[in-house]
Amino acid sequence: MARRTFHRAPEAERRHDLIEATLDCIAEYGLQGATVRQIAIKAGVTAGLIRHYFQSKEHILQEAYRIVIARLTEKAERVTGDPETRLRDFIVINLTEPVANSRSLSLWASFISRVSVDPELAAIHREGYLSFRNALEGLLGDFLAARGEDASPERCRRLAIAINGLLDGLWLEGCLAGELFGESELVEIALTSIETLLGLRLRPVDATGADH
Amino acid sequence: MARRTFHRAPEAERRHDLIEATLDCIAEYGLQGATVRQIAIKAGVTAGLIRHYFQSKEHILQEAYRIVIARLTEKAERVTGDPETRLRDFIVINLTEPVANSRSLSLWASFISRVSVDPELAAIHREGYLSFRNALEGLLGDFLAARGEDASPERCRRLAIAINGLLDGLWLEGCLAGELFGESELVEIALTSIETLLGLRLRPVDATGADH
DNA sequence: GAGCCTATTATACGCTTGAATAATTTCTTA
DNA sequence: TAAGAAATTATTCAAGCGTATAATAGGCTC
Repeated sequence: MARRTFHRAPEAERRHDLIEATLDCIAEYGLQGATVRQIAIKAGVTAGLIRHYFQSKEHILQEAYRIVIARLTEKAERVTGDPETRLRDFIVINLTEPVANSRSLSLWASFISRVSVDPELAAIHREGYLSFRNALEGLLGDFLAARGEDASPERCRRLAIAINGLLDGLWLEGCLAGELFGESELVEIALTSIETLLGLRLRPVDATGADH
Repeated sequence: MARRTFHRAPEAERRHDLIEATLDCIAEYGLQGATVRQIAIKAGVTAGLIRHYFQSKEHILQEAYRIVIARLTEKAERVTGDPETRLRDFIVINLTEPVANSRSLSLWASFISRVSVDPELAAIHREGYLSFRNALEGLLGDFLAARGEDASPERCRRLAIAINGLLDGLWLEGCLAGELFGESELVEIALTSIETLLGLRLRPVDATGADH
């Protein structure tokens, strides 16, 4: 009875592949469909290997959630340039691919639904949320200061909460029913709404592509 | 071997109890914890009875989702009074108990995570979402018209999308981390943000309680 | 190219799952 | 109060679950 052939992968690579397979399963079949066996099939290995790399199924899910949060936030937190550019890019990034798509939402919702059940997931979530909102608060403070407007912590906090909510909500709408909106309708709505909330206009986007 | 005694309940009541038990299970243990047996225990019956009332587990979940959406939207859609009161109440209702709490979020997220897996759930979701946004669009139109402002469909649509997003996002923040905010901080932020977006002030709330 | 380490496969175990069916008990109605 | 309908319980089943352990083979080192 011929055993299947295989190749030994470096630990980091194999762990990465297993987590990726986990995310694929969740996105495709939901958390219930992310069984050890299904994940193994997706990753092209046998089920036992998962236990060789992860202490339990809980652990691979926690690792997977960390990756999901990182992907949802890392791009937006790496914006560069002057305060206005950084703020605008932050907004746009959060409402366009690859952050905004139905797969992201499926993954996010799957884990969020377990936040109240698994304290470890709750901790991972809280950390990601606060870091995201702090990043936004920083961007707002810099932008307001650069424009010579009131940038008191009080005001920045309230604006960050509101704008964070707005972005979250629009992200949600776009992910859940993107086809109900025009090409970049949500981005435009977000930009003009945030301009209104800040009481300031952003420069029109540079359409020459010079900043890419 | 004495069988357990039982009482025959009217169909509507029994179905209601079973769905309620289902929601309890989901909120408490997540979708994975909502097994036929666990639901039966919660409802104080045996597992077989569930299949007597619901064709399959999928079906009871779909019914349960309908109830969840109804509870999230029915209160807000029943606001009465003049346009301004209706709009304000709509905002407040969506950001306070019982619409905004961690149980609601757990339930909502659990089902949302399956929307991309189960087409029937997707249909239920879309219907609820559109009806909610249309209700908001109507309220905005009435309010703007009453104030003699531009209430064109174009403008109402964009405002409804933005404000719907804002409400969704703040609801989410409040449900997920209510303790990070002051007593009615989110409601206040929502009200002032929406005032800013509309370019209009709402009357200060009647604190005499006369409208209760 | 022989030998060893361990990543990987293979197999097995005990439980839980959703579902199907059979056996009973409740309650209505005549 | 007897009978019948059907709501409910009890039991069973096959499939799938996470986990544990034993067997194997890939690939490095010497």
